[in-house]
Amino acid sequence: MVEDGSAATVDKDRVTIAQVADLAGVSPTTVSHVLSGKRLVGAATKGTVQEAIRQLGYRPNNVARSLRTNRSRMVAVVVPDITNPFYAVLTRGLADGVDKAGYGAYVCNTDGLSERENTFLEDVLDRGVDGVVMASVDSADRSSTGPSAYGTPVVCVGGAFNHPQVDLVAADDEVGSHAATRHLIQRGATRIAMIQGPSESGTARDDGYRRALTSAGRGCDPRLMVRGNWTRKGGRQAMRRLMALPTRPDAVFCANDLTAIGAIDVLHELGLAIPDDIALVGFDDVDAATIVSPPLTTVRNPAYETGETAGQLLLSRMLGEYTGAGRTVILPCPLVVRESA
Amino acid sequence: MVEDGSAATVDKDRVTIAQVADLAGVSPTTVSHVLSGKRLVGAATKGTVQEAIRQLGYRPNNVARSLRTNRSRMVAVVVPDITNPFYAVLTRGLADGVDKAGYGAYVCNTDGLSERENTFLEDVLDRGVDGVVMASVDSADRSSTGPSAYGTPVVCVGGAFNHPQVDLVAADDEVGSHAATRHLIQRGATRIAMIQGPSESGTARDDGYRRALTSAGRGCDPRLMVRGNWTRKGGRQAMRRLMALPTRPDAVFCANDLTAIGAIDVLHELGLAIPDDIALVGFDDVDAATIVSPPLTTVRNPAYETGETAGQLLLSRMLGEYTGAGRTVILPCPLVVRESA
DNA sequence: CCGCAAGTGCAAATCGTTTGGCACGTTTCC
DNA sequence: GGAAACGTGCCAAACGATTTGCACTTGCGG
Repeated sequence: MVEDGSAATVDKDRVTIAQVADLAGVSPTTVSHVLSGKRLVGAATKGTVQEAIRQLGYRPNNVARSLRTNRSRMVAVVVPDITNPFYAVLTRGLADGVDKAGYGAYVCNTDGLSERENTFLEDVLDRGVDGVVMASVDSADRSSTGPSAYGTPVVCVGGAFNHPQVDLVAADDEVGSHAATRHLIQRGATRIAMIQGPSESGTARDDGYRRALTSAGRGCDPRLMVRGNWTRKGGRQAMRRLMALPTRPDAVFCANDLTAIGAIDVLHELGLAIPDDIALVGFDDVDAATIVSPPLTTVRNPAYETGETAGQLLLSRMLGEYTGAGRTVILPCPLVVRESA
Repeated sequence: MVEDGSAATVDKDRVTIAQVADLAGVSPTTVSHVLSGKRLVGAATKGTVQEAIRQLGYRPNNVARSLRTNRSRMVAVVVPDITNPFYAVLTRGLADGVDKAGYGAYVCNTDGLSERENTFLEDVLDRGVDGVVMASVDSADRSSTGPSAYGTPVVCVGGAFNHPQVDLVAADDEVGSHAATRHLIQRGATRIAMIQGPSESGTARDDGYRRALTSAGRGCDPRLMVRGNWTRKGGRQAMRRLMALPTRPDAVFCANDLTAIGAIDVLHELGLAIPDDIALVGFDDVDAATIVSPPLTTVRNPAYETGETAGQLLLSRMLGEYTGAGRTVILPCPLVVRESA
């Protein structure tokens, strides 16, 4: 199996369908048909053609194919930053989800800049991708810039995309936060604080926290709600403010894990025990949640599944199985209990 | 600026160069020339054409362009798993590196399976990418399967790729390990152990450790070298073996950070102080290195720069600026001193 | 006044596929 | 025996750009 294939392959020129046709003594049409199976081909001819293909090591040129068929079997995923584990995992889920159907993934990092976002969107449409998943939406009403222009399906992750035809997949932050807070309540915490995200975003997590408190018959003390900014440092600052209160909380729900890790930092500084003095719950279940000590109880943000179902929604549209109004799928966020609460 | 562009764009059909030519009253050739600037075009005609382009919202079809020019302005990066922070960062570096030149990145996850590796390699070549970076090589001699077949440039990351024309970029593990070990020596450690990787790989890190020891006039005790498997759990097991020794080491160099984190786990269990009882150095400088306590002294593995220079090597070949034998660039791995040593 | 070069535009070939329509031969069925 | 149906193959027209070669003006020097 070493003889012909590699040696015969010249470095520069790919073999075309015409050459195969010549060698097999048939027309390119016929070769195409044995390849695609779209039309009957006699057993004998089919054999000859396949032999010719094997012998020449023919591989169809996908660019030409895309031009003709107007489908590239590529999807684009535009994310703020592939370096962020959440988006990396999401991308992996998407890639796995569409891989079975023979689709590949093209990634774009926007750094959250809506300008780059638009640039990339245009770029990938020009490149002829069959679908795009936008995980980098700044909620700007994009209905004007034509999201699914050219009829390319778009599914949006997390944010809202104001367009009748785009699907949306998001995590159920509200329910997850509710579960986290309720868990703290059931553990016997009496003063449960929350370190929120910045004011523009993440209100669903706030809502879950509030609902858990009120449905347990407790009010929610505004002094126990302070803002972070999703970062570890922000978590530290917020936690310090909380600990400076006349009466300290005995549990803190943090809007994400990084924030919680910041909170852990100051608890360690202060020599307080987790969860005995203060219990802690995070959100996202990043890798670091198991590395920190004590291991962080948190809410799992289903990044992989998000990417995977985004892929499925996309596929159903790309294959023409579904052509309707935008669908919305909400994924559950299970609480994962470790040692911090 | 809301009037024409979006409203005129029908959802299904893109506008072609021919339509622009019609509207401007010129030939497609001329439109192409004003776009590419490859030939002089009279100022007046140029104006008319540009106006027509603007008015129709024309965007060139990249697939057609690729077919004709045989360049797609896409590179592929094939990695074991984009979920692994190292490869995520590497990918980001690559994407940033080629972005300036208008190239985009297509990613493939092989899970380290050389079968998938080959499948993807063929797939991306069929897709007509202009270059590929392989970060997932199992050292198998691939010269037979034609790495840079079809004349597509390939650059390889980390592993070795036995082909005269492929470039290689790798981190200087040996020097990094040497620096790490020397740092432990200078701190006054007398019995310095190492938790290695599994036997098949990573010998450069072992070498650096050994060289530091011998060049400091010390022998290296084989009992102080135990094997892990790159994981946290493996690190724990290896560390336990080390601590069961009749005379314990007073410092441990771990072949990667995860291993070091495992080592930290058992030190905490044993109630030993880091670095006072035992000093610890890792390798890679993953995010978790700053999260663990105490913050881990480690050797930075320059993932981003690796991807970026891989991109540059690729670019120089894709643009035809370089066409020669395979180049090799080795990137330094600086020691980053934190608190664990 | 001829010739040559530079400036400007277009027609047509090309890239490598897919696919609708036609043609021909063979059955099958009234 | 003729019509309808099918099986099998090829021709040629797309797909949407780029690029080669040619044609026609001008301007200018000799």
